[in-house]
Amino acid sequence: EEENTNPGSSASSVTKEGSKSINSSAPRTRKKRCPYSKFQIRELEREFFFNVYINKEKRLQLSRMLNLTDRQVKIWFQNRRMKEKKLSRDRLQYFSGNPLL
Amino acid sequence: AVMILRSRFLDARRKRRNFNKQATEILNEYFYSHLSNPYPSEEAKEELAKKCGITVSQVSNWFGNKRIRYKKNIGKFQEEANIYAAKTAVTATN
DNA sequence: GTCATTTATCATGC
DNA sequence: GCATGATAAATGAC
Repeated sequence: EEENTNPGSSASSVTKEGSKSINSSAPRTRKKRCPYSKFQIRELEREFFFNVYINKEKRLQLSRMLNLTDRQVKIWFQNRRMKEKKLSRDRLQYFSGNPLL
Repeated sequence: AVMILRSRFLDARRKRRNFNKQATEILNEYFYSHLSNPYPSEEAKEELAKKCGITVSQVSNWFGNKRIRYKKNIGKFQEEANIYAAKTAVTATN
């Protein structure tokens, strides 16, 4: 229940993912997966409840509040929509053909 | 009654249960016989799911885990690979 | 945007 | 104690 130890800030100055190095053909190591805190998840879920699609304005606001990048918030909503779709599929499969209903 | 089913659904989703030996056999057979390209199509996934008695998502999970764990330590799976290679060789000769 | 993935992490089985 | 299935971040194809 604490803050993110963001590995992105520890490396050389990478303020935003938009900034590219001079080296154009850099392999650009994959960002290590870092699980979000309970607080971050709660706030993201709260916003997701209101609208499944988040606009740019709220996205920037959320990213500042949660100490995440724009891109992270955007991707979180994408993954969350996929999760919702899968939950719907599983629910449908589970309850279909159930004699107790 | 609906609430009971709902909670049962949630629990079933969280609990993990190992697949039976036959299902694992089928999955491994496909994996090691397509080792150069272990990416089953959607149709192949559905067929595997049917034969194994699991869902398509579970098939996808299995192949995802298998691919990376195999790649990460090929040596550990060498014996297993030989077993299924021999098995498919036998079935091919029959 | 969706969606199949990769990768690490989580949770459980044994 | 690891093996194994499922889930959570992150990427890339399209």
